[in-house]
Amino acid sequence: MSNESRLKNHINCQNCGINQLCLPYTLDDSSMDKLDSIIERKRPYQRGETLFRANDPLISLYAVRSGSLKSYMLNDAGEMQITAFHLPGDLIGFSSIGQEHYQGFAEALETSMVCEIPYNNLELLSGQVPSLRRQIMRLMSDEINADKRLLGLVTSRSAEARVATFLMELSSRFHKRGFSSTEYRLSMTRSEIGNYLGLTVETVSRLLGKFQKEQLIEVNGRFVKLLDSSRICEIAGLSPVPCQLKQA
Amino acid sequence: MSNESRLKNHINCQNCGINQLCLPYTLDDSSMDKLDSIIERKRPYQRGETLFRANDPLISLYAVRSGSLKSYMLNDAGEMQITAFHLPGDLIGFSSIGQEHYQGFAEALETSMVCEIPYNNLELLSGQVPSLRRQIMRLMSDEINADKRLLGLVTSRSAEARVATFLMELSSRFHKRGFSSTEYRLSMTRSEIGNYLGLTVETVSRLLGKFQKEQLIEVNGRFVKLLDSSRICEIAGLSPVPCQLKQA
DNA sequence: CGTGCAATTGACGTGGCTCAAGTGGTGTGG
DNA sequence: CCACACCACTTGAGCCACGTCAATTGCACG
Repeated sequence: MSNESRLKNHINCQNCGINQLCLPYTLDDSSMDKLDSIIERKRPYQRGETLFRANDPLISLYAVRSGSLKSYMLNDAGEMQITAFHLPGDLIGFSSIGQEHYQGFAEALETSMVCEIPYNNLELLSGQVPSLRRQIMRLMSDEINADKRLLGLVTSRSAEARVATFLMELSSRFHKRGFSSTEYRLSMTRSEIGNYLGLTVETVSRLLGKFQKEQLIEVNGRFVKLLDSSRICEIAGLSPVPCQLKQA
Repeated sequence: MSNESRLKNHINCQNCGINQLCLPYTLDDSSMDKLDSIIERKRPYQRGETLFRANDPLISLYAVRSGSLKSYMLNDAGEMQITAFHLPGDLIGFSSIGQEHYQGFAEALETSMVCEIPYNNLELLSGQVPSLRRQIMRLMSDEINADKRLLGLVTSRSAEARVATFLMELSSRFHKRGFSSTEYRLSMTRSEIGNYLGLTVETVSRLLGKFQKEQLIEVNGRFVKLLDSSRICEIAGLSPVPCQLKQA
């Protein structure tokens, strides 16, 4: 079955370009086949479509294959709080495992492909494949870590530092995925960036404008080009280029 | 060995009052004994002592037995960012599993007893005991969840709402542990509360004063008594008493 | 009884929010 | 193919919640 599918050039973990960022990392061929066999890959999701909604029963975790998505929660007042932007290789749904129901929403920011991983099957498989179990723990740990760093960012840094950090974080994440670290397209709106960083649209817009005026970046709508990463790192409060962003 | 220790009234998971909040939850007797056998329980930590520091190699996770601790990280500018206050039953160190080095610091806020759980042993044991594996995942998931909720709090709620939420969160956590939910002692300073919530000491102090003047609470140094929980929930932006704080 | 940190309180300044108006790009229907 | 509607985004003006700075008090510990 796995040979068959590989011969047919089917999508699978073995031939997935970002498998070393994802669940299959460190798995041997036979374990990867087992994992493959429980994963479902469906039609793409279009911008605005949700993978799941808060309080839906937890069925699957999702791994991003292409495109990008946002995770968010609604507070008691019904306001959205974006908690993450997901790029290829990212896993979605860890925050819901403890409760058996999804704790928030996941929504495509653009046309995106995801791998659906039925949680019960993954749970069983992780009991048989120690390296899979360890990788799940690593990924969850990294997410905890990233959340805590983000927390530090929004509680104590200026708007300017937050936006600069955001730009560098994206840069670093694109780089890890084999894309340019200096030129990329934002799949999220200014308003979504602001929501994520605890700022208003206006502030985000003004700061991007300011960075452009200072020749640190070039912005054209959703397209961003970093001209002076070193300076941006400084503003972000990070050690200068190559500024080590410690995160998942 | 386990019978022996239980007969001798040694400290162990079986007789631990908060084991249902902790790792042993759902473990059968024999599994709990296995867990017990890898756990080390040492002398108490005094206020200001650290369990571990950032970049130390990851040796153990810690479970709080009594007392309380804070977790924090230092950003590149060397400023402290408190990411959690830990009460009995809480596990400490999940954010470091992915990196094999501790990602931050854990420090006692008062004289505290902790159970030290060597990570390599726990990892192995979790491969043999499915219910332990699941409980670890649940606890990690709950931590992710709590972090994301905290993020929502600091990015979008007023100082007043943050302090009110903090008071209710503590109330709920004390209640779960069998303590009074309306009267408790803060083991952290105003400054630590402010750091955690993204506020200054002065703001925290003023708001506690304001709540007192409005007869919502009674504050006396570190002692707090909630007089009108319902109103505090409202200010926190939560549905009124018993206000369901969704968190770990 | 003195030293030092925690907490309170007041006066003042400001970074980022609010409100408002205007621009630009994109998809849609006539 | 154009006109219109709808957003996303930008830009400006004004304001206010919270931070900053400073002085004082309270309290724990040696």
